Amino acid sequence: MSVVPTAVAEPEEHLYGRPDKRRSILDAAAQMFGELGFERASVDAIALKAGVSKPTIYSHFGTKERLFRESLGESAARLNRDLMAAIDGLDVTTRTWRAALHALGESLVACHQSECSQSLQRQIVAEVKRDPELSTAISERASGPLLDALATKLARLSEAGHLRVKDPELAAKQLIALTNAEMVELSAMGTRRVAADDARRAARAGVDAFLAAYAR
Amino acid sequence: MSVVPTAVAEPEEHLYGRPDKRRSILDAAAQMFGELGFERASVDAIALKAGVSKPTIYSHFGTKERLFRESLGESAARLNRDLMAAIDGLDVTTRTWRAALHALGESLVACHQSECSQSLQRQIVAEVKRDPELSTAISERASGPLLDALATKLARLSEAGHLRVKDPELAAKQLIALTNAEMVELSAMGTRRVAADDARRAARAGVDAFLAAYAR
Amino acid sequence: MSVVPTAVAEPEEHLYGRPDKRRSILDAAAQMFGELGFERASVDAIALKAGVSKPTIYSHFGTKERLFRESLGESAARLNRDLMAAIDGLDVTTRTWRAALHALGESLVACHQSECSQSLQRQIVAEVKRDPELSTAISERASGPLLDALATKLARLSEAGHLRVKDPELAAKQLIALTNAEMVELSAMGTRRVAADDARRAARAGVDAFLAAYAR
Amino acid sequence: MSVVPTAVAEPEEHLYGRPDKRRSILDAAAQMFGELGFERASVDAIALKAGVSKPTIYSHFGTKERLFRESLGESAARLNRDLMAAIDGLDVTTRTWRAALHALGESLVACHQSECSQSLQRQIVAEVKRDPELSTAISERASGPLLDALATKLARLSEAGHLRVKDPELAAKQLIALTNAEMVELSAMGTRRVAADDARRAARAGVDAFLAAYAR
DNA sequence: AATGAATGAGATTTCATTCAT
DNA sequence: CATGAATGAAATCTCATTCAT
Repeated sequence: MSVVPTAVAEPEEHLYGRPDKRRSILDAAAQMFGELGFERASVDAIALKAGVSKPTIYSHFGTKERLFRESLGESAARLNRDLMAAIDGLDVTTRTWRAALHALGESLVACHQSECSQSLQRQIVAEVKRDPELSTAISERASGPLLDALATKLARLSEAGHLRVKDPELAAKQLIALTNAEMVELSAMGTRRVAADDARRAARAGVDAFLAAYAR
Repeated sequence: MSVVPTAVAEPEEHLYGRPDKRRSILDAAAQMFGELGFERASVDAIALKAGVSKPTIYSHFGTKERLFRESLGESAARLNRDLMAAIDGLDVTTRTWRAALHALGESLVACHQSECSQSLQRQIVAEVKRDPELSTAISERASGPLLDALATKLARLSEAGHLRVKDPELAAKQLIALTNAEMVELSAMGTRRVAADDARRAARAGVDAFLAAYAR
Repeated sequence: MSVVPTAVAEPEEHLYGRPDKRRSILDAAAQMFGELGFERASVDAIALKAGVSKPTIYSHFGTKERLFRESLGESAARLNRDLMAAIDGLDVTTRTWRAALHALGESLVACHQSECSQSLQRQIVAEVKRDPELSTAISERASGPLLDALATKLARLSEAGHLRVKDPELAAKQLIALTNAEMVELSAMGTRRVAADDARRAARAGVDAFLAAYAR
Repeated sequence: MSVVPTAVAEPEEHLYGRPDKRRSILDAAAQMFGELGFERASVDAIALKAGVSKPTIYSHFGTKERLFRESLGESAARLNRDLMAAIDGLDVTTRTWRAALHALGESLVACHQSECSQSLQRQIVAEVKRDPELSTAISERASGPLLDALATKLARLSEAGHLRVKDPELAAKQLIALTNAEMVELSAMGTRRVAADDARRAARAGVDAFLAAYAR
């Protein structure tokens, strides 16, 4: 769950031509772009942090823009993995489905509050006007699958007679919106770290509202 | 209601030193910052669009950063004015309070989708990490008052026996979250213009969910 | 006749905003481009030699390419002035027209061997493939007028019964070609300075051949 | 006669270390240098076009500069071969020597207008100031032999009583100068392709002038 | 002999900011 | 008060060249 995973130890050590320079570049880029944004993160600084030379970056990625996109893509994939794991964990068959839904809400909020997600959001919102394709790329890779999976789960709960959901995708969006409803203020727009307890409470409040609206 | 009002003709003509230069600078800044973001909007370009020279900008605002903040402040004030007008319009005393709440939802969504609001959001999210004070400044001037006013209205509705709201501020946040739940996707993160009909439908769906959760 | 004229003393001294920076930039550019060619002459070096900062160059000329073109234009104008002066000096009315033609030949060769002309030629030949417009620009400003003027003179000499010239423009081209016939080798393609005596002799040999072909 | 002959199929196949890589490198270099000049032609691009890797180029030629020189040397040799063939074809013994001289003039002009010759000229003029040895190298390999051979032929014609030539080498230079007198303008400094007819006419005009000056 | 990967040095260009008028 | 002109600093990107394999 670390934002910038240290390069995993490779089994066989190459002394030269190490293709894991790509990894260290992407890690450095994720960190710098995440902290400073596309414009203020200089390729020089990324190279320095990655421990490679500038031309190495350019030979690998061709353009600062492309490096940015690949970096975002990785972050989105990582975020998506976390989110999907959370959703997959939702057991809709047991009688404790309410507790499970609360747990899911907490997980979703935790994911959204992760540094990875926050910086991803910052970067996308900041650059989406310059490159609108970013929006589609990300929603295809992260928000889309998340919503689909969540909608499916809610449909199951509905079929099981627990919820009364006519439009599962809408309900999914509302569930996410509700769990995050308090987080913008609590985190001061992603500026402040939110205490785990507060996050949990906010998540529960959101799920409660959702249940109030949809539980049979 | 135009986002960037053209400088109105001034009644008294000065030969020079017209204090409305400040206005045209702020207008130009709002437009450029809104389109390009803080980094990519160059002071040169703002000066050109404002029809003044660069040093004039610096003598008025001292720093690009300060100009940015003032520009954001203005946008926030303008947005707040619109939002408050919408909320003030909510009549909680009549029997048609449900329709009024639906209308309010629609207004809120419309405000949030306005170019002014969208670009404000973009700018803040993009720069808030560099200057966390932005967050407080904006929430004090725009989101805060909005939430207060909305919470007050909801409390009234609760007192009047229409809703069952224990925590009005939480409910206010949830109402806003619900009305916007579908907008992120519909507008492709603010990239696409959303048809007025779609926006209205999305707003109603949000208000409906809110009522399902809170209506007595 | 100096390639890089020192900035002429201006009558009124401005202490600041001296527009003669343009002059010193152009002078430095002419020298650097002349010595090193377009690619190897760096804007840094030109700025240093001109005693200005790099951005000053860019604010004056916008682009290295444009600076190059303006520099070439000036050199061409200067060369043209010299060449025209030489041709204007040809008196076709006197009985000593042969001597005058020899003198003209010498002047033309001297002009062509001037550092200004040599470096102009180098630069144009080197860059004309990248920017074919250079060719037309220069022939319109330098070679064209020269040929016209020379052709006119030869036509006069023909009318006066001294020469038998059917196509004056062709004859003009041939006269120039003949006077320069030996110079390519003598100057080792512009690498070596040619002794004034050798240049004069070569010029006379060319004019002699011209007279052998065209004198009545 | 193609300027850049495609590498001919090699008779003996080595698994690697094929010595015809040198050929393909030289061919690619000739083309790139000819089109872009020394500076703008990157070793990367040459390696790509040659279908080899950069280090291969360096192991063969050591330096971009040396590759350039070898490339020029080859072009000069090729040009010289063509020119000498043209001159060797001049039969000074027949009574049709005038026609033969006209034909020779046409051949010379054709050679000079060949892409090979034009790009050679461009490259030398562009780089001769940086490396003056280029001048001697080329005149030894191309212009020098050409002039010698041509001078010898003219001397023969003089001995045969057809011409009155005192200084055969001077006459040779003048003949070449005269045949090319119109080509600079016609070809717009090597920018434009000249129609074969125009080239022929220009060549004849030059030879005519030569004959007017030197024919007995 | 040949190569994929890496790099130090340097290219052009832009920007926020400040003088002197 | 407003400005044209100037600049230090830094941005992205390219290139000739060299290792280690």
